[in-house]
Amino acid sequence: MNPAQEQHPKIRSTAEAQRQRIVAEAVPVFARAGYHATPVTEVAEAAGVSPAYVFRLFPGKLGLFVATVEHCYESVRRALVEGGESTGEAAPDTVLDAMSEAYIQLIGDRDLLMLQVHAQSACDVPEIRQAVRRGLKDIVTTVSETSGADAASVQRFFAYGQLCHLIVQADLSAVDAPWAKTLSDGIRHADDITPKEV
Amino acid sequence: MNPAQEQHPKIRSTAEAQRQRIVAEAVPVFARAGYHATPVTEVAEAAGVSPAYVFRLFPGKLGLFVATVEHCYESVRRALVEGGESTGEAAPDTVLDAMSEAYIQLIGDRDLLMLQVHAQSACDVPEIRQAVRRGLKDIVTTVSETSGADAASVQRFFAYGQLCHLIVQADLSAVDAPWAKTLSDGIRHADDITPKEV
DNA sequence: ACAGTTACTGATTAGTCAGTCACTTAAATA
DNA sequence: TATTTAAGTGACTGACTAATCAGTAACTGT
Repeated sequence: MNPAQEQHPKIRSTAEAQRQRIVAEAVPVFARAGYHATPVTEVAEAAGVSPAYVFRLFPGKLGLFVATVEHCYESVRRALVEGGESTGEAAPDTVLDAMSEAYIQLIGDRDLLMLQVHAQSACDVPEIRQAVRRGLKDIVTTVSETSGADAASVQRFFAYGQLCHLIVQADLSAVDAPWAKTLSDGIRHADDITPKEV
Repeated sequence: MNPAQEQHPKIRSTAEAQRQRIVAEAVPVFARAGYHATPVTEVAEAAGVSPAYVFRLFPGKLGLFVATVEHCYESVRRALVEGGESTGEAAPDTVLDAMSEAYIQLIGDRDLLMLQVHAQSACDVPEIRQAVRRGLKDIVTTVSETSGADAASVQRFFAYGQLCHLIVQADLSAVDAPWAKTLSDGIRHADDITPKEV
């Protein structure tokens, strides 16, 4: 039921344009509480359309979530490429460092990090697991090729990336204690304006 | 109506004993799909009691989950201590390596790893976030003190620990591709009997 | 002008699940 | 034995939510 729709860009909003818009709006919504804890209604509301229409545009909540996750991975990938290319033709480890820095910058708007985390933890749903694998595959490949670093360095890159996820999830920036500093040292981003919690 | 009882069906246990038993039974149940996607009924069924009784023993589903998460962190902590102490009085990095090995062993029964993951991703619920922080605090402290390693090494330990989580979540052992090997190299556990998926 | 297509919604349904309550049964104690 | 206390459950409810459908409004080509 999806014949050719890309010709000249129409002024009126097409179904495809709405799909993309809704997916973009869905990122922060799903990023808050994840797949299972986020009703489609919330996404619809954020996008300013009726829930019924979301179900018409996507094959169920699952389809919507998968599309959102794919969008998220693609955004992350682009951010990494940009960060890496900003160094020009440098040594592999230098490029990798620049990519790390780019990833740390993403902590700024937590959404992309959190959505990945939620996608990962919903991996018991086969479609989501496959989306996660596809996204990981793209990012691992991109990082490897763009940086030219060896496997061990790439692995280290992802290990510390996952550590970022933990720090964001538990909001360790808000914890003022030695153990929290141990985990987030060097990763902590500049915007530590968050009030202190216990 | 619940045949899953022990030898003497007459004897009753105390509420406290049941609480502990139910928490232990809850670990693998919550480990499958996480907090939001797991109905209390499933836990009750696994423990061989009625859902109503679970609600009587715990302050709501949230209380049950928090108790389960705490139990999980304590198990992990003990496993790490055991692994670390098996080296006797060795150099910090040696102890840390032994702990890493102990953690990798935990991949064997995925449950403890997955429950941590689900707890982390449910951190938008304040009570869960605080439980995660308490658990992390204990483990970071234990690892630091038991190994005597410096902060950077401890941070690295947790970074690769989080990488383990990703590997287990997406079940990368079942993926036979270069990018998957890059991520799981050296972490892959011996039991790679899982059939290959795409 | 009109017919046909496409965007979009209100109303509804069927199912799930957290939590409660009145109740039964078993042990402890007097 | 009688009374009290604690373990444990069936049967409900009220709230929520994924998904559907019949329909209306807006745009398009002819």
